[in-house]
Amino acid sequence: MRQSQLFSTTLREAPSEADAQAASHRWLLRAGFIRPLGAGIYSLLPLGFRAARKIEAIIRAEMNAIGGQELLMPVMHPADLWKETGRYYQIGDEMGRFRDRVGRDMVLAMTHEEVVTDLVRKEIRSYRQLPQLIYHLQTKWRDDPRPRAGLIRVREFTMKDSYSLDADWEGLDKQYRAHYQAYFNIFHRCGLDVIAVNSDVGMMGGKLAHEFMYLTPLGEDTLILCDACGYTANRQVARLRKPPAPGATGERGAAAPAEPRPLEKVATPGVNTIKGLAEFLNVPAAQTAKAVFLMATVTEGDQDVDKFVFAVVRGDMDLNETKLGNAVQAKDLRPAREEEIRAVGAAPGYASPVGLNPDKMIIVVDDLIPAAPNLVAGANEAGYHLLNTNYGRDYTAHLVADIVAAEAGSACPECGTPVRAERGVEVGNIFKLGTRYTNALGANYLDKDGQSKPVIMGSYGIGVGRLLACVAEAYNDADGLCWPVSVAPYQVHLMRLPGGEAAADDLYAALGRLGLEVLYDDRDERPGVKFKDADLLGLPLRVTVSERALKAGGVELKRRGVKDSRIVPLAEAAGAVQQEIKDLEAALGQRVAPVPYRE
RNA sequence: CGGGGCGUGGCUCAGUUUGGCUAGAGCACUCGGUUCGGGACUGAGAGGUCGAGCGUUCAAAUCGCUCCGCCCCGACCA
Repeated sequence: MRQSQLFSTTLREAPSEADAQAASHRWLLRAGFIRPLGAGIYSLLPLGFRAARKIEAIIRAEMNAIGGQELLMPVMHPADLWKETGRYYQIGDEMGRFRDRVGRDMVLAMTHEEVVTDLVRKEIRSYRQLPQLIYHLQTKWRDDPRPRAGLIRVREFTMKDSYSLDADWEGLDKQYRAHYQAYFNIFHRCGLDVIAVNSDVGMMGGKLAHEFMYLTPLGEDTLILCDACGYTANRQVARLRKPPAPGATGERGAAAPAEPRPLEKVATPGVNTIKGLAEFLNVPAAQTAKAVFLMATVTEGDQDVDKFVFAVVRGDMDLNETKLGNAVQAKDLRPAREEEIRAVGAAPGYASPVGLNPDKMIIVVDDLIPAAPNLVAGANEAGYHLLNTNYGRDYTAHLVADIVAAEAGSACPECGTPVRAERGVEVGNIFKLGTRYTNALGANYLDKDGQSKPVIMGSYGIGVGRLLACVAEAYNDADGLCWPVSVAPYQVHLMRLPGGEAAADDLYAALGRLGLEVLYDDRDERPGVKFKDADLLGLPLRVTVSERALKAGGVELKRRGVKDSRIVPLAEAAGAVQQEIKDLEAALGQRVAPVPYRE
């Protein structure tokens, strides 16, 4: 490709919209890979599109290698299908909805479980047709309330989503594990280091899920990592080994569990925080109970109702809303407003379930609470607390569940070692859906015994643009991008400088004959401009043909990001370039290796 | 959705507080000249409904109201 013909320009300054944002965003804009159209909506310019195509080719190769068959499903779906699975009602404004010309409800694809399952119920009759793996690369629309950081979080994006279809759970497990490894291969081939973490199933529903995370402070997810045993999880679902409460059975040095002591009401004027309470009464925060109030939208029968949720965790811990939401099977969860709290008889800052009417709410206590005797809790009266509240004696809950958040320093649920917390961007995920969709849509097959059974599904996604952005995030320096050869829009950046015109033209042709992908900077620009642009674009190998280089004995080869360059005789240049690219590819290939599966 | 910020040539911004000459600069772009290995210099140009609408005023980029868009923080988020 002759750069003089390239449809994009570099920017000397980053547009202000990229201020304070991700480095990947600034460089992709400046280097002319992407252009914004609206909030969270981007065009890929030729360079960006080529890089995305490279990623897609890697994805296709790895999907095909595990038996995937590519197809293509529509972006616009009749809403009826989404009504059948209920997600039409479960999902809020994030879903794009419109009507067609005759007034039929339509939706824009957020994902394709519904459509896949509809295909399955129409095509799959027999166990003999299973297992299957189908995938496509298709546009998704998710009307995210807050797009940010360039391509990292957008509203319209291309996603590879694959769907496994099996007759039994063993088959699902096999395909799930195949994806687990294939995903590592994909990311490694792109030069990106990721970790797999246990994750929440969220709106997908299902049984088990992993997310593939690129670790960066830019990430929006918090991950809990144990260096000792390798436990990894998204904070949303991270378990933790809970420390025993003071006075509880099993507390170190405690001869026997503390006996419940009588309730006692004490004045605690102006003390409405756990910290203040612990100081005021001179007890550890672990000896207190923290109350958190939320409004949950839950489905009762065929309608949604808002329920007041009274959550209780030990004072030294924080509530994990995802865990709580899952515990009460909430479609939606939001903090309760003060008037809603007062309406059930609780006093904000001084609340506990003691003495409240359990019919007005869902009381959920963390599973540590029943094992923690004599906690200080609110008296539901401003300025007063209760000493020695005991679960079971003074109040009970509708649910006892693990609802506290793991954080840095929490004990690992597997080995007890203090865990680390890191931020990460989710570049891929895999879900064991099970029969969530095939049941809802009646996608059944006949097994060997003639029994009708639902097909067992898995779904597996990778965001192409987000992956591109993460690679850009991982590979840039003060001068611009530094693409891994597998993702770079072109392998070679050939610079034609004064005195080297004829030789450069010849070399461009020769490299083309070798099948190399070359961006040929044939522009009539000053050398400084061309070098700056070359650094900005970040192609892995730069080849300079100039009077100076020719006088020095040939052409100059330089890897992006490496200071040193070397002169190669003109006659050997094409071969040397080819070898350099092979070397770069080989180095990247070293990254691809089996990764142990971790449930 | 809450809080904050911004909207002036393609890009970065000045001008808005205190209304008033013809709306400016740098970069980029076009043509010419000098340059030519790390974002040159110079001469001449082209390019703007000052986000939109309504209003106040003799007069609005500037003041008021309404709306729209974008960015940041939060809520949210396979």
